[in-house]
Amino acid sequence: MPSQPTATPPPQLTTVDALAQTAFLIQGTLERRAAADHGFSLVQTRLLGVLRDRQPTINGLARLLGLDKSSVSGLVDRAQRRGLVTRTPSTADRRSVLVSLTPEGRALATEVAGRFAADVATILGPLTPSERATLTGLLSRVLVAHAAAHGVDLLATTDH
Amino acid sequence: MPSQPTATPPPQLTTVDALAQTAFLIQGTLERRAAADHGFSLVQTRLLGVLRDRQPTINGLARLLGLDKSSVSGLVDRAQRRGLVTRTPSTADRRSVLVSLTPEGRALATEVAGRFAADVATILGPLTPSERATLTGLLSRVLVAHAAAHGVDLLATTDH
DNA sequence: TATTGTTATACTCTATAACTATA
DNA sequence: TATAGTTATAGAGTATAACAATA
Repeated sequence: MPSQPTATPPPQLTTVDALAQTAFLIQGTLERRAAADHGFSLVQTRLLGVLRDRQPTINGLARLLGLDKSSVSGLVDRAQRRGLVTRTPSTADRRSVLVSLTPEGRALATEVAGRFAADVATILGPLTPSERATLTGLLSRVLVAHAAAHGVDLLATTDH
Repeated sequence: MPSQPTATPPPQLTTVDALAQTAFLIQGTLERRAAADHGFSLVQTRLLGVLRDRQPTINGLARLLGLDKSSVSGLVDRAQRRGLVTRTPSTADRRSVLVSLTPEGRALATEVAGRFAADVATILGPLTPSERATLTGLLSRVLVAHAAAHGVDLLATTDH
């Protein structure tokens, strides 16, 4: 188990602990940002995020979010009730529905994204621009390699 | 909103996206590891994690986990029902109870921690040892600075 | 009076299983 | 037959408010 993200880190962090604590810090920051600004949960925020550049079906969303289709159905229900997303019947396959952002949903998603980016910038304040670039480069290589290794999962960008 | 962690990353990731996707990747890895091995949720896993070197009260746990005391009460209920933790009345303050791991809870926490560390090592495989050290150093500085800035929160290591 | 923990209540989130409409 | 989506159901997880016991 990684140590708690919130406890004062020891002088020497292991790589595992540093990554785990960073994960909790960043995800917690996104969660608090979305909740404080608009009362969004982390999952609702992820939903808005994936819909920014896609109009997937319920099944497509389930794959993108790693959830069961029934979970997504309820998730979309609640977002729809708040006026954030809409369901439109698919003309290609009359069993399917396409989920997309409403203008309000898009505006709020953009706002949360901007504020979150500012939060992250603050968190990274202690690093010089050069160090931030180094960090970004290292993480990018890890992410690219991981996506390639598990690429089977989610290349479904054009989903319907 | 950060891009999805699972989608194939673009050639050039922004710093915010790299951090957000890394956070989802690492936290998702821990969640899947704990669920696959023992059916633990992420929160239950965090609970076991903080109890590895503490015997806090319910209130102390609430501060450590960032939850309401009533949430922690239920959380401990469910862990206790599974034989992972115990409640013992505090002698110092008879309103309080001290939560601690059972031997079985400790064994499972240790096992999950070990497997998670192996998962992280695999994920970081693309980096050289030197690069991993650089990454750890940069993240540690960020975490230390953040803990110092918000240190008011949770230095409650000895909690009772 | 203030604090600790529990309980009642309500909501979100999640999965499984059963169902319908369509393919 | 198989797939897309919904619904019923059950459970974890969370917070707020009210409460009993203790400080």
